[in-house]
Amino acid sequence: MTGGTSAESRLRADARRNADQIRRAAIGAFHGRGLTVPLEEVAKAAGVSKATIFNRFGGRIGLIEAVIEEVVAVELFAIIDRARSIEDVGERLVYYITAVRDVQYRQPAVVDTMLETYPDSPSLVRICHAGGAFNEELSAACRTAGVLRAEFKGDDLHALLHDNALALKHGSRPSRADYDRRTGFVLDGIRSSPAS
Amino acid sequence: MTGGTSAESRLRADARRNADQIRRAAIGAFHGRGLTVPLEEVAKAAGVSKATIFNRFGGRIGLIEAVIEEVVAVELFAIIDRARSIEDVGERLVYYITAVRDVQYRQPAVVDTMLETYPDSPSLVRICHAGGAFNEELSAACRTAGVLRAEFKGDDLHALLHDNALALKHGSRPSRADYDRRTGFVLDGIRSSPAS
DNA sequence: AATAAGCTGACCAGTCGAGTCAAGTTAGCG
DNA sequence: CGCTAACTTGACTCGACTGGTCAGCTTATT
Repeated sequence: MTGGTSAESRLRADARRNADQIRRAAIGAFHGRGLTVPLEEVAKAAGVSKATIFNRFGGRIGLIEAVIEEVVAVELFAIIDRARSIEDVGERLVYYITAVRDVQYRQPAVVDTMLETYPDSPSLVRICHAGGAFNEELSAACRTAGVLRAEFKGDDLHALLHDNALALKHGSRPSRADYDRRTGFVLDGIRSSPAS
Repeated sequence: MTGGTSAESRLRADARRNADQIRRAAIGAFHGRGLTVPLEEVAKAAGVSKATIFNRFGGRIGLIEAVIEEVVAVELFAIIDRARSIEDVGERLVYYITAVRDVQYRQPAVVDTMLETYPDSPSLVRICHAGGAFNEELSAACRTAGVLRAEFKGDDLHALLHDNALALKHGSRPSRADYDRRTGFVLDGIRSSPAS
């Protein structure tokens, strides 16, 4: 195993170079335009033809698998870890919702991930599953601590983030200022006096 | 004008019958599946061929113009009128948001209307314009009365309803109970203690 | 220079629904 | 009744997309 004769190193030099360029281009394209960007465009950015992507990665799913870590997994798991480390439950909730909404705004790929656009990608499903689990965990903790209203169901947190993903995916993105202000409303509510 | 020799009555008997059936089918289909329902389906429900819809109404836009009143305009304007008649500004806001979210849930056609799916339809644009104007009016009144936080911008109310339309359009519709509960959260906020 | 790995342009495939038209059918009038 | 203009329609084109494939050419490697 010292020589590292993995599938990767069996490739001819030019093939490996192309694979690298494709990966890099995919990361850029996924970041900028989401996981649904036409493969043609990724190929163009990588300076190869679409067919080469199929040769190297077998298609979109394979390509996603190859780069999803850098594109969304790292950032998403960092948010979850960071949230877990926050003692105060209220603060934890605020941080989590704020951070997730922030990354949703900045990275279309995160939106596609959360919408489960490609259920055939194991990595993607794994990430969704992990996110969903944390949603449950967090809302349970919040309810127990009295930070959330009693009626708040576990699904509600997920629905909140999911609906925002849909709005970002299919709507026109608001200015950053508007978006952040609305994040505040989601957290604090729009009524100045939260009667009853 | 007594004879009523409108474009309608110049039609041959069978053509008028078909036009009626198409109108009725369109109302049903628009109600159930939104304004984007394939014309083929409307035709089938009306017992005619798609081409007949083009003969009678010139296409989707013409068909929408012909039935939009019954499908969404009446209900939407009724909500606005009803809201205007409510003295208490706070109640007015609650009623309006609740009623709009309710009709969005029940009628996909309202969602399509609010999303301006067909900007070439004058009637549709008119309805949107009226809705937008009332949104402005209402949120201004609420802010003045202190019912809404000072930072709440006129656009925010519109965005709130618009995003919900997107979620209903592209997502899976939640159970009625979940949906109504969340309507409550939108109004009251998710934090039990609305600290700053 | 032999050879197999690799690359690519051009192509097919499948989806979806709008819109059109030649040809057949029928209402309505004389 | 029978003629004609109005009407209907099945079958078609069109177009926009994107995923996926392959024969044939190019090039790394020994």
